[in-house]
Amino acid sequence: MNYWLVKSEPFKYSYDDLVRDKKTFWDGVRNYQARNNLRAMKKGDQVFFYHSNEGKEIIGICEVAKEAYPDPTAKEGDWSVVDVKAKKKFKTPVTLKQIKDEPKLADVALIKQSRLSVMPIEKKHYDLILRMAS
DNA sequence: GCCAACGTTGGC
DNA sequence: GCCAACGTTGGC
Repeated sequence: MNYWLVKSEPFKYSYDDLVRDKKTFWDGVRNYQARNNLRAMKKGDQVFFYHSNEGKEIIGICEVAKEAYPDPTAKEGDWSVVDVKAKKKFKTPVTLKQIKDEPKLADVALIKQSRLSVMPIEKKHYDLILRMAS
């Protein structure tokens, strides 16, 4: 079991959209590092859903429902998507500020590589963030 | 709206 | 293969 974090701008696709759709394919990734992370996802992996720009908080969890396959929206190039399904919306979202203020989370990729849109999360960080959300 | 960070492109 | 220019992302 691995843990991940994906970013979305809520006005483009929010966690509530995912809840409404139940399931979606995570398209639009056009960055090699992010794509490679997508391809490393396994069915059942847990994925934090982060709202960038607006909100700037981890809003909930989704789960990998289908492993990487070619991005149907890519006209050219070698890109991938995965299917994710909504799992749990946090009662109290964990904000970027909280993450920054927590010394134990100083080296999560969200802070170190702010532009990366799909990133792995270590289990200890995952567990800690879960605790912060409850 | 600005700007820092960083990935990509293209000239040499 | 280096590096300057440029584009994009995302926090503030």
